Amino acid sequence: MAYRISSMKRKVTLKEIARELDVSVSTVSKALRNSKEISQDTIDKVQAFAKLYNYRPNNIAISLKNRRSKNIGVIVPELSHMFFTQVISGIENIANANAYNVIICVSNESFQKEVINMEMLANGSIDGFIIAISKETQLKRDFHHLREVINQGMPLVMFDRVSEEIYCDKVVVDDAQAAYNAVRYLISTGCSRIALLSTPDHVSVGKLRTLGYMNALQDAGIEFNENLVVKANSDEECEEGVRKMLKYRVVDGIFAVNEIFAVIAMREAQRKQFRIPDDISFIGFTDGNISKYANPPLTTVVQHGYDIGQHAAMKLIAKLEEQEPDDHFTTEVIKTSLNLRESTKSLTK
Amino acid sequence: MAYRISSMKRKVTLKEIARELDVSVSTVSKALRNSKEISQDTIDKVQAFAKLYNYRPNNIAISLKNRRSKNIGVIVPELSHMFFTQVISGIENIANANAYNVIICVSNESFQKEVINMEMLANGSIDGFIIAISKETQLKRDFHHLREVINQGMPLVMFDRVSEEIYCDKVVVDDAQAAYNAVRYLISTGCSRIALLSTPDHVSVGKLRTLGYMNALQDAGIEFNENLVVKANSDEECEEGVRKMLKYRVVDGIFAVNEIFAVIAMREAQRKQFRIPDDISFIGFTDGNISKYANPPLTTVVQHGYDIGQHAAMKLIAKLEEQEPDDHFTTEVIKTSLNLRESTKSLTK
DNA sequence: TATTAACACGAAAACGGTTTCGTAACTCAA
DNA sequence: TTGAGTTACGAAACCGTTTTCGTGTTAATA
Repeated sequence: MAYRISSMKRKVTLKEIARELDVSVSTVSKALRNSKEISQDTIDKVQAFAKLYNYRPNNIAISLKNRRSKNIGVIVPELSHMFFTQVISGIENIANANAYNVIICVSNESFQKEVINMEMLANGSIDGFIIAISKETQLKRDFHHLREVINQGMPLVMFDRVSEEIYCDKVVVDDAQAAYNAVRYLISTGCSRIALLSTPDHVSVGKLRTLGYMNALQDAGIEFNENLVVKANSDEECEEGVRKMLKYRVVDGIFAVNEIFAVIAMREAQRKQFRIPDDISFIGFTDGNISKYANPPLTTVVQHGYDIGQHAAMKLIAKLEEQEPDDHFTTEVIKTSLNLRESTKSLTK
Repeated sequence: MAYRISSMKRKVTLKEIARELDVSVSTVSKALRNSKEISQDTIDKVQAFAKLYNYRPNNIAISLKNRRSKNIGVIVPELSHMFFTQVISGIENIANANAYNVIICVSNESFQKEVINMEMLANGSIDGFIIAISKETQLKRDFHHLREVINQGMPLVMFDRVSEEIYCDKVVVDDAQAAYNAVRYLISTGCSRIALLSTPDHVSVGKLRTLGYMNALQDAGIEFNENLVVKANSDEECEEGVRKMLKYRVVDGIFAVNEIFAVIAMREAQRKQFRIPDDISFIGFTDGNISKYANPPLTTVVQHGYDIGQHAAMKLIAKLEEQEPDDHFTTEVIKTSLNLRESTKSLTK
């Protein structure tokens, strides 16, 4: 297809415009930026030519010159969780409004991939990081890669899964408080035998949500019963745990630390002919599609991922644009709320 | 915190290493790459120093020099669909294996954002595109941004939502065939009054899946009944349409062009006390979490997003690495399969 | 008419690398 | 002793920009 090849307008550079118009590269550059150093005649000529040939400055060259890329790197453990995609949307919103581009990388919950991704991005491709660390990283407690980029003077904002060991800006939800509120809500609708579906303790959010659960019980004068706690590593463990619990224990409310465990439990309850919410009420963490389209639709703790993303991006950009680096870091706590749907009863007057 | 600042090792460059070791920049560069032009002594000295100061070459500089970034740009309409995140995983898999980095951008189903994102990335940040165009772009049929990057000599691979107007490599699922198979399956399990839940016709995949539905009916000798078709733009329209249909028509099978419409329909059926799958069977397109965690779990058409991503990445990288650009483009059709779950009956012998 | 200021532009350095080419110093054989 | 061939390195160009500074030309002023 010689036609296509010959019709190809290869990307035009300043140098080519300069040669074609018989002026210097500097003149072209200035003319394009409407410098008052350049005569109106020349400006018009250059801009017309640039437009004709669809000139676009090369981002890479500009990044090199300015020593900043106007890119923000985002690293998330996975994309399949609605929460993370909401955070990404929030980040994009603020970033784009400030002329920043967002580069997303996925660690896949792997420490190794997290390190690789960070190293790849840290060498000039981005100006700062927004990251939620992987489960594996939380388990290993190895944060050298985070320390390294911070030491290089690159701003970093952590969200959701954070570490107190790292000194940087953070945006989190108050997991303990959110869980507390959810369980209190169950209690206020008349539940008293409330089960907890959780993950192993090394996942920071699992631990905190468990804490909130226990506090809520205590404040309501309900005794903690460890037979009503299921800790699961997988869907299957969760299903099995719930099955046994429903068989041997009386339960009238279930609080799950994520939406998947919640719908698994609902399914199990429905198999056993429990009515939802009349016999058992359910609340899950994370307001995603799974909850929204569950039957009945699941009441959830909404973490406002979009807001979290916005705040994280605002913090990062503030750090990026400040003149003299300051070493003052803050942790922002985003309030959660309950999205009441049909898996819970109404408040009893 | 003067301590932290003073402990900051700013990024070290070749020039600084050269100055420190009193050799030239070229020598340092060569030494780091084990050039045989350089004596072993010098190599050792330089590499030791580089390691000590944790030298990492600046990607931006290398990109500028090589005129290639080793980055692949991926543009998807949204991240909240499992299908797209699966595709992204597949792309990442192949890309990383070939030392390419993946930059993800989200068009949010907006033509405008799609154009902006493409222009942003096209100016040096990436070497090639993998894209599924937005609904709005499909509606407007305005593909100038795609044509532009192609004309600039940048390889582009389209997937899922493609356009015949654009001449490039493509990876698609055979939507019509997949729908055909799904509906034939419903028929083979004894369904004969099968409803279709679809989207407006301008969405290419909606049209094709509708076609497959009609062909399946025809081949089975079942007359097409337009009263059994619901075309919806939103969840609400879908719910309303299904409600009416179940009220006035006899239906024993429902095929939906996405998983959300399918679970909405299931919920509606359950409200009306239909048993699933005994009274009505359901199949949805897209094998995501919503289907997996529905109750009952939904039988779906699985599009093998991971495979699609892998193939798209392979095609793109092949184009990127070939010596002389060839203008031969292919369209690859990835086979779908059915993930049989509890929303459908078993095959009748 | 001589001096100065404004104007319009180009040369060159810089960002951080890679690579080509030139060359000083040394080794070795004739 | 001379010529050729190695060895080990540096200078410079280059990728595509931006920006500082210098300068020739013209216009305005004394």
